[in-house]
Amino acid sequence: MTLASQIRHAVADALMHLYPEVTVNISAITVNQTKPEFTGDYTVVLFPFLKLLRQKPDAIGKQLGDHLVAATGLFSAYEIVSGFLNLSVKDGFWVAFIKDHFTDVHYGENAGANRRVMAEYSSPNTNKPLHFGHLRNIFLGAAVSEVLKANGNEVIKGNLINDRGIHICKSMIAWQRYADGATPESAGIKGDHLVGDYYVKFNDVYKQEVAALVGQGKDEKTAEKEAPIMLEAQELLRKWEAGDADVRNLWQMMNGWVYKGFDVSYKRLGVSFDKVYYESDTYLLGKKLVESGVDKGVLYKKEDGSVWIDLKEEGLDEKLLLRGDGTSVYMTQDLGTAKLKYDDFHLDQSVYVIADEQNYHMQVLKLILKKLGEPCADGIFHLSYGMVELPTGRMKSREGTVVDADDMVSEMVALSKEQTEQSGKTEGFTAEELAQLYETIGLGALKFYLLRVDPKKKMIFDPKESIDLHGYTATFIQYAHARICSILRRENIALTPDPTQFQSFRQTAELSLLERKIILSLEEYPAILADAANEFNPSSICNYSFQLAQLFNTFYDAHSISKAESEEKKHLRLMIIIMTASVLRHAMKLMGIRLPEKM
RNA sequence: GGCCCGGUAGCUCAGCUGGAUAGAGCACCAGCCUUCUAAGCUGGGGGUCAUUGGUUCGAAUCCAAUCCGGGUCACCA
Repeated sequence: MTLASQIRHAVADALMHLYPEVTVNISAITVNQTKPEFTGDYTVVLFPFLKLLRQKPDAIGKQLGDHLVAATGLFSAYEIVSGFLNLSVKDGFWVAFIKDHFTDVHYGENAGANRRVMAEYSSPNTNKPLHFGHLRNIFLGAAVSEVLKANGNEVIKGNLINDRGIHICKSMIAWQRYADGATPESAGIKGDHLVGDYYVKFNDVYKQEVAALVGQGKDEKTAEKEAPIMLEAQELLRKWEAGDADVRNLWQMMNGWVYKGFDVSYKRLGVSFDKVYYESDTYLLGKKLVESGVDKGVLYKKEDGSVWIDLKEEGLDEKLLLRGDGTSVYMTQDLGTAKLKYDDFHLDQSVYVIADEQNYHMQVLKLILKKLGEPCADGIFHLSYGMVELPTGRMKSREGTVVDADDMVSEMVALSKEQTEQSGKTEGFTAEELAQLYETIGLGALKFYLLRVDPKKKMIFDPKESIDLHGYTATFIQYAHARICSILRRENIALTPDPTQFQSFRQTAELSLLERKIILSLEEYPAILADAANEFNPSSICNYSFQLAQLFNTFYDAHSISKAESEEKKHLRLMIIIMTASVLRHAMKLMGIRLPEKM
């Protein structure tokens, strides 16, 4: 149990003891960190008790303070300031805490959730390379997966690849027409980029053909429908659905190129998946589910054979589930895939990392499954995140305004190289070590940039401004970590020493304010981690890590460690920085961010 | 129009289960490297927490209305 909640319980016990005639709900007890301008570590707000106890805040505070000091042994002193009871925790508590935990590499992890969860993320289309928006999705999915694991869940990382449909046929037809047999090898570019180039080519040609038809006197709508390249793409889709061997071969070849390209990107990003689903395998699955829904009377058929669900009672609309010709729509295949995932893994929860433009779709998906009585319905959770926009608005791949993911990574790595060289800190590294370091810094900055904001909020990225390596960044945290490692190297102490290392440590000197504050901050890490899992929000971990690194930097500036005023202080501070580095490493690992020992 | 989400410093964002004088980073200004990594530290200026009303001892936080921005409401995915 964290100290804050220990205090909350202690206050509840104290009130029960002091005022047996009244009952105070534990949720009415507010325990906060004491504001820096006052003396103390934690503060109990006294106002909620005034009416209940019919006493003045000072009187309650005095009784409560005296009782807490005497009964718990946790506190050395208290102070009452205008309705707030500020408690000072005994140095002994902090010292015992740091001695107990400073070598625990799993510190902060919470056991007990014990659920099996699938997190689906990335989920790309196969007609173009990954872009900046995918990066937010991927980093968020990967980070949430790790955070859930650290809280005792079994997590299956899933990826549902949208490998079929008109979009890939567009790339296919443009390739057939204009590529002259070009392959990634012959063209010397990544497969996903090559296929994406033909998707762009398709749209260019399409625009020209529409314009030509309009020039011949057709109206816009008709021209859009009759443009030859569009008709050819649709013909390809029909042939694909019919299983035409040539079309399937072309499709397989081009998707193969894309997967190879994606694999290179994923590898560089440091992300992976445990289970990959392909829509070409799953897109027909929902039909049976829908038909059984008709039998049950949950769904209904119109005269033309199309199947619908009526969600007007739920405040929503009527929704189509099968077309008149019996083919599936997007929702149909998602119903099937949801059931498939559940049947494959017996999931307690199924998390979908999908942008907030699909909020309505996901709400309806869950609702339909519930109405169909499918057990997978309850576990469905839409982790809805805001989209990444440019200052000019949304990214549009057709208009070529997307920020490419591979380019972005390369730019960030180049930037970290430039700034490292500028700072003149490249000595003592081999060429490979430097290349590794630039990846660590560049990718770290990128991941942190995308993870540090609340997922729910949309974010605007200006490609003209490069992502900063100063201030609230991964670089800042990496730098604090490297500084700690530098001290430990000098002192010949391992990053994670043997737990017996400072066993004989005895505290006699009073802790400094910064020593207390940094230990207090370390003590709160498990609560932060639990909260991040409950909220599916990694940004709180970024926030916490930055604050901890910042606190360390202040600490580092104010206190010498190697040349501390006494051997006792030196040992205490070593334990503090060992644990600080360890917690930072743990937290950033969950974010997929590595911390270098030297930079 | 219905439903959903957002609006906090010049910019990017914390804080939102109600608690002390609303916090960071960037940018700007002024200091700090013969001492463990200055990618750092210290200090400064900068706010009608969109607006109005309500609940409360207490509201950026909760409720209502309004304004502004975005998303969505396809036999597209």
